[in-house]
Amino acid sequence: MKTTAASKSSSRARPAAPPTIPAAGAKTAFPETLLRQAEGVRKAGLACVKRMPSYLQLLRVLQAEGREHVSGTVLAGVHHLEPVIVRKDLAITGAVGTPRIGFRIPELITAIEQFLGWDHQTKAVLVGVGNLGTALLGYQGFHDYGFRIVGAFDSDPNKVGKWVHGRKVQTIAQLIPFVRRGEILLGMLTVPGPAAQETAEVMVRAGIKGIWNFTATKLQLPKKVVTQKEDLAEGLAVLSHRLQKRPQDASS
Amino acid sequence: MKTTAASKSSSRARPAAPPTIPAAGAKTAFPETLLRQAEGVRKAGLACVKRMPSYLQLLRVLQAEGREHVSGTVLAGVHHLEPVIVRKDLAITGAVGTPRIGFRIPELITAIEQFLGWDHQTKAVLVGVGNLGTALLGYQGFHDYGFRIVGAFDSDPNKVGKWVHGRKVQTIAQLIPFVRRGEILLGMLTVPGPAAQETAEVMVRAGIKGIWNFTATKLQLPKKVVTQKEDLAEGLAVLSHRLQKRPQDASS
DNA sequence: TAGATTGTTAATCGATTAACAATC
DNA sequence: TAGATTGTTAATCGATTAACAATC
Repeated sequence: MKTTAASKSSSRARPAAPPTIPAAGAKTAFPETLLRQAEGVRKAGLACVKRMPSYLQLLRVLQAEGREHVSGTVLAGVHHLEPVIVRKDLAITGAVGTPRIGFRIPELITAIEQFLGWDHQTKAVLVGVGNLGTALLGYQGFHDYGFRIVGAFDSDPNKVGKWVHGRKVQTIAQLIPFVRRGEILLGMLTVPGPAAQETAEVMVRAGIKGIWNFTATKLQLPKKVVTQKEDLAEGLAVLSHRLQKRPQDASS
Repeated sequence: MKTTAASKSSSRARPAAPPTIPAAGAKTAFPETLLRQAEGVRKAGLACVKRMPSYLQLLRVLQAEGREHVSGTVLAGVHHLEPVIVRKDLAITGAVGTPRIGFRIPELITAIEQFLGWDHQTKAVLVGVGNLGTALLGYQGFHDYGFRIVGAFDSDPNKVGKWVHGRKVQTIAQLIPFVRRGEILLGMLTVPGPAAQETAEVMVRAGIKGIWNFTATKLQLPKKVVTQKEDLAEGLAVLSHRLQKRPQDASS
């Protein structure tokens, strides 16, 4: 994606605050629009996307405390980040701040939520009601992200029919009609390793567009399906390796 | 860490296979040793460390199948990585391969285990026996990494004394003597957010050197304590964001 | 030998950091 | 106004990719 030349065309123009018409004194012929986002030039890196939820979490706490504004500097301090990182991250969401004052918290929350697609409820199914699946079904934190597990499935007849954290466990055969009827896009895969590939294929056939893969298996799926692997071993490896050589930086 | 000049001093010398004496025809005066690792020049990046467990997992499967050698190319293919990435990663562990043949699997496993500090059992305590804590106590996969949760702790009197996946839940007061007696270095933090900081401080006072932090709280601890944060929101953010724009690359 | 593979250097790409003008 | 903060460009740093000699 070669956007270098294009991105520099509007060199030092600063758009006005979001609800007003952009500054007329912009130095280029670049088609200005109301939303900074509409320029669509900045690209969100993976690291940036991963930081967004932590901003969101803190912003909600501040909002609950009745604060109206927050500066990027404050956000940075709490998270032990460089202020310029926060400024760049927030710029990507399209949020616009005010010098000396910072960002209005409600607008900033909305901007991040829209950026992540967390502005509307996301329904998901969970397949594999073992230890981990059960824990995820009981995890309250998903609520904050507009994420809701609406169905639980397992191949074990002993588990089918049982209620786990408010969901009745269904058979894998019931997965396809359930997903289609509910227009569910996301699936969490928490089956034992050997069953992972096969189960993921069923999920895709049902119409699942994104799989959150909690197994150690590398899935082979059509490219159009987005998969995200969650692997505890990665974190443990980093921890072990850092513990082994020298405990110096602390990035909890 | 400026090692650029130094690292290039031994330009194109290739050490011989590990059990033999290094090639006498090395082109520089660099002090050759039996172990490539002893040069200590290459630096392990975070991305590299995170990939190690997946190599290890696959190597164990291959070993169980009775295979003796594996090429970096094969490892790369399975994990959808570029072969050169695998070669560089393996080089960092000090493993030495043979052209046309690849790496001997037992030696490679040992090299990676030593690199990660997974060659000996690591004992850990878990504090916070909620949904997630319970799931982690029941997770069988840690065994493969030489990782063993030897104690479970909770502040809730209703939980104390109960047995969860083979461990009797103890009070927080019992944590300090338990950790000191067992010389335990690692702790898993799975308490509710508001209790995280306080609990972590108790763990540090007990002598814990590394904390695997499963809470959403950014911990403020002495620099000598290594912390590793495990945050589901990060993965969900990446998945949501990718799902929102365009489902193209699949990196399960 | 021929060709697959290792191990290394140089080039590219992406993310972070430094520096600074614009702004309120 | 003075000074903190925003938003941007340029420089640096780290990781990936390309290219290739050495090797079995």
